[in-house]
This record gives sequence, structure tokens and C-alpha cells, in this order.
Amino acid sequence: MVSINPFADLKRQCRDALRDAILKIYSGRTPSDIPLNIPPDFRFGQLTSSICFELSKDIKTKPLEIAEKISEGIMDELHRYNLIERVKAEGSGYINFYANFKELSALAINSARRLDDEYGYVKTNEPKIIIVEHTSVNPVHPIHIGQARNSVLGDSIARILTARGHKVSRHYYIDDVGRQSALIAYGYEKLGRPKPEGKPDHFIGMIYSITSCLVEIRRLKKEIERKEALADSEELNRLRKNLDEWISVAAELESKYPEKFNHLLKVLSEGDVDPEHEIAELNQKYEAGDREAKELIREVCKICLEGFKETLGRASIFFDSWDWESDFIWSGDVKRCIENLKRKAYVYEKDGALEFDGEKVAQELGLKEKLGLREDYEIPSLTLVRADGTTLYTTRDIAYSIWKFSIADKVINVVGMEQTLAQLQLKLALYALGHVNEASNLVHFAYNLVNLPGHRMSSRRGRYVTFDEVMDEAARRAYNEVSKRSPAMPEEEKRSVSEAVGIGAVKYALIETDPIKPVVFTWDRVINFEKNSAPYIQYSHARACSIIRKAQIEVGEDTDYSLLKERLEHELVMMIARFPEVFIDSADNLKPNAIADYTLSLADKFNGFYARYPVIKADSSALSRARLGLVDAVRIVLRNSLNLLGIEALERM
RNA sequence: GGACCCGUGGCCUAGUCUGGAUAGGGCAUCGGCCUCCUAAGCCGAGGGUCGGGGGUUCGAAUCCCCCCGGGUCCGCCA
Repeated sequence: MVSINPFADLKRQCRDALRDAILKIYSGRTPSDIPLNIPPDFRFGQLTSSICFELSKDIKTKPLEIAEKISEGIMDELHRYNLIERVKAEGSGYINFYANFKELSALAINSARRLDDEYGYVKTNEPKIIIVEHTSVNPVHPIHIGQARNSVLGDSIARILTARGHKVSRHYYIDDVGRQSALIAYGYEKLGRPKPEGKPDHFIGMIYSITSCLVEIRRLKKEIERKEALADSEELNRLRKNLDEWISVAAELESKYPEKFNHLLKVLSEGDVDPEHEIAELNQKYEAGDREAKELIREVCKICLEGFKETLGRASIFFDSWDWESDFIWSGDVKRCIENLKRKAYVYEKDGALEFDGEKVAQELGLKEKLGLREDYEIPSLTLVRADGTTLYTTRDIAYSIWKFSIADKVINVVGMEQTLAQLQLKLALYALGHVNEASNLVHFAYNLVNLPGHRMSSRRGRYVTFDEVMDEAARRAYNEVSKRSPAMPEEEKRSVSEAVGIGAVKYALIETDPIKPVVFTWDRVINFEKNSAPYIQYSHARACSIIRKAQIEVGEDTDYSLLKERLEHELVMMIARFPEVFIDSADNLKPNAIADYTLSLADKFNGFYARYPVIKADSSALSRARLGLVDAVRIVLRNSLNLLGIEALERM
């Protein structure tokens, strides 16, 4: 017997048994919903129902009495349910189901072993074409650890949905339009389009920081001059303080990159240059499709993206499609979008700019309740087009979203929580354009920031920790551990193991916390090799592999799993049986952290078992075989879970 | 100012959607365990007004209301 979801089988039997017994004993009562939960302690069985508390209201009998009657009724019919061993009324009125482990162990272990690398990945009845857009870091500086949270979550979601049977495509949206891109391109151009030294994205990031800093200082100085004339002392103080901050950033940059810094300083100090204006102009030219601007900006972006691919590839994160934002402008899609919105009369002009009235859309289409908004909440308007004719990020995103829906049924945008309003306005724009279905299939998967202790990360001020350096440090620390623990391991394997362990630790740390909660970055939190970590899980997996490797016994499907009598063995069987259900919940509710949590508990249980019960040297060879089957099933589930998180399941470490 | 999110032992965190039995882990602290499948491990101890107050319920960390604390957003930035 093989089941794709053994725990669901057990649950179904319990539910059927309950329903039949209730119908028989209290005729006429057909409980619409039968609550069935996992009891707080294994001693109370494997499933429990609190339905008697409900029934006691109608029946006017104590819950425990009802529970006893129902339990007896079920016991009489027990021959019909192979996975239930006994039923007992306990506590103040719970009906506790005790699983038949002879059957359940065989079912769970054999199913896991037979289905192997597909075990747990229960396929949906409604497969969809899904686009997961994630990462999409602006190509102007390296990916920092906060943005890596996006990549890791997005990648895991894509893996989970693929395993669920959806056709998933991972998209990176390259934000090459806008001031930031123009700014870095400007600095790069002023330096004479230098050949990258070192890692390309770090090189671009350096130029970006210097250019941005120098331009900002220049702007602040000009503004201070203006304000001095007006003698606005309060505003002046604020500006001077701001300027001081940037000057200290400049000093830092100069000492780090003296050659490039002074080169740019010299070029930008020449009397006739006006960087602000030139950058804005470059941005306009780029949107207009000017050949030189296109060549320049694309060149800079590509250099940076080369670095991103290296970083993400190291973390086993890959994309199916790299979508250039500018393409949607040049193709006319963005323009058509704006025209259509104008036709729908959801836009208006304000000081030469074009505004989108999301509030009006929500009201006329009666969307507030549906979108979970208060009726009295007024949705702020969104600027679609600047007075100078250039577009804004969200405007382009509307056109991009429509394109995505031309090739997908569902779109999941992994985007920071701070963009909740923009994502709402985007959705409203789709409604406004009559893309009702699309709008409701547009999902904003929001996640919170990774903050430095005391302040947030700021790309502009260069206050961030890069994903690269975190991976470097993690692999370095892992290497020390591996060398200490496995000195005999060949050097090459030490390297690959420490890479997998270090990166696994970082990924796990970014996935394990509920995405909605902010994370404070500390090295010890992100690079943790102890109990609450990927290495702990990887280690458990390696231990399971090691047992199997050393046992060298074939375990057939006729193995007698009734020999597994220890509570820990039963708990492990239950966890194996429950994996498919955990997976379905995680996939359908987009909860990668639920997989992380489950996997850790499984590893935890397994380590308890490992320390206490010998497998190879068990009391009998039959018991040894049964335990070996169990270990193999644990190994399979650990590996399958780690795969969903994008963490390598190592066989040795 | 308004809207949204978060608040669980010293620190980090699960559980909250879908109410159920003594609130589950980890770090740190203390005490044990390598003649036996990898000690990145195992076993044990102490430590909790689930931010506060009301309410609903047989039953509330979980649902409702009020308050407090923290974060985010309210840009012709992304």
C-alpha cells in the first residue's frame, strides 16, 4: 500500500468513524463540521476531537458522557478502520484516537520510500501557470542581506509551488529606468566607462555611491546658498546637518576608493557641469529611446547583473526570465496603459502631472471590503507621469503586470512590505482597466526588512552588509568547523561541504522567521550552526545517510514495522505521515517558514531517536530492518524538505 | 494626524487565519553523557501576568472593543 498522504488517510478514517457514530447514536444530528486536531501530547493519541463540547449544548448532557458514548460506538465499528487502534473519551470530554501503528508505520514508511523524491509533494487539482517575481534589486549596487531575504523567500516559494504541480516561472524585473540608473550611468560615463575591477556589481556599487554622494553634496550646497538668501534658519540647520552627514560619507568613500573618488570629484567640480540636470536629461533620453542613452545605461546594468548572477548562482537561485523595465516603455505598452486609464476617467491632471485616482476606482467598483480596506480609508492618488513627461515606477509596473498576465494565470510579487500601498494601487489600476480576474490573481507577498542593529540598511549611504560577504563569512566559519570535526576529509570535499553548510545556514536564517516580522541582522543570527539551524538539519540528514551507508541491508516492503514500539519511533512515523499535509498548507498559503519549522522538528525528533536507539546493532535483525526503513523514510523527508527551501541535503559533513 | 503590521521567560522565536487538555523550540545559565550507527549531537534543571484592561465562550496567546509600546506607509523615490 502506498499513500500520497498517510496522515490524511488517518484523519479521514477518524472523521468517518465520528460521523457515523454520531448519526447512529444521536439520529438526526449531522454535524456539518467535525473538528479534528493533533492533541497537545502524544499520550492523548494522534488525533482528537472536541466535538462533544459542541454537542453538549444541544443534547444537554455532559461532554464527557457524550464522548464516552461515541467512543464506545466507534469501538464497535473499529474493524472498518484499519488505521485506528482504539478510541477513548478523556479529559473533560475529548474523543482521542490512537493510531494503529502496525498499519500506519508501514503505510507511512513504504509510501515515503516508494514515492522517494516525490513523497510529500502532493499535486494540486488546479495546476496554474504562475509567475513568481522576486529579488528585482536595482542594478546599481550589490545585493544586500535584506534584499537576500527576498531572493531566498521568492526562490523557496517558487520551489514549493513547482512541487505542488504548478507551472512556475521565476522572473527578475530589471529596474533600469529612473533616476538611480541614470545616476550610476552618468558617473560611469564621467569616469570614461572603466573596465570593472573586481566583482562587477561591487564595482558598479562603488561608482554609484561616490557619484550619488558627490551629487547630493553639490545639491545641498546649492540649496543652502538659496536658503541663506531667504534667511530661513530652521531649514538651514536641517540642510547643514544633512550636508555634514554626507561629507562624512564622502570622507569614508575617499579613503576606501581614493583613485575613483578623486577622479569623479575632479570631473564633477568643473564649473560648467550640472549633474542634476544631466542626470534628469539622461533619464528622459533613455525613456525616449535615444540610441546613445540606451547603449550607455544597458551597458552599466549588464555589468551589474553579471555580478548578481554570480551571487545568486552561488546561492542556487536562478531565473527563467530577465525582464527589462525599459522594454515596456519602448514597446508603447506603458503609453497604451496610460491612455486606457485616461479613457476610463480614473486619472486627472495636477500641476502638470498625471494622477491615478485609486480611491475613485475602489468606490465605483465597490472594492474596499474585498481588498480588506476600511470604508473610511481614503486611498492616496498615484502619480503616473511627471510634469517632464517621464513615468514612475508603479506606472511601468502596471504595463509589466498586464504583460505577465498575458503569459500566466497568477502572479506573485515578492516585494517588501514598505511597498504595500504601491502594490495596492497597482492592483486597483488593473481593476480600473477591466482586468478584474488578473487583479484578483495578483498577489503581493510582503516581507519585512532586515535591519542593522540601531538603524535600517541604506544603499544610498552605503550602510549595508552584502549577501556576498555574508556568504563568504558563513563558508569561512563552516570551513573551520568542518576541519575541526572531519580532519580526514579530502580538501575538495571540505570546501564543498562548508560552502553548502554556510550558505544553508544563511538561507535558513532568512526563511525561518515569519516574513512579516522584521529581522535584526547580527552575524551570529544569520550564521548559526547550532540547534536551530540548517546545519543541524543537514547534520541529521548526514547521520541518516551514514547509518544507511554502513548498514548495507536491503529493506523490503514486507518489513515488519510493528516492531517499532518506542514512543519516539511512533512520533517519527507520525511526522513522516504528516509531511504531505504540512507541504500542502505551506504551498497553498505561501508559508515557506512552515516547511522550515517542520523540518527542524523532524530533525530534532530524529536526533533524539538516534541517541537512544541503535539501528544497525538493534536487538534483532528484524528490528534492525524496521528501524532502517524508518531512518530511510526520515532521510527522504529531510531531503525533500530541504529541497523546498533550496538548501543542499549533504550526505556527509 | 490617519491607515496597516507587530508585541509570547534575560535575548530570539513557533502557535493566532481555523478557539480546546499542563503555551512548543532555540540562545544564554547550571548539571550530566563519546569502549556502541558522525558530540554541528543527546539527557536533565531553573526561568512565562502570552504588552495592559474589558468583553464573547463550557473553554481565549488565538475572536471583538479600548488603551500602551514599537515598526512601516501616507513622494512628480523605488
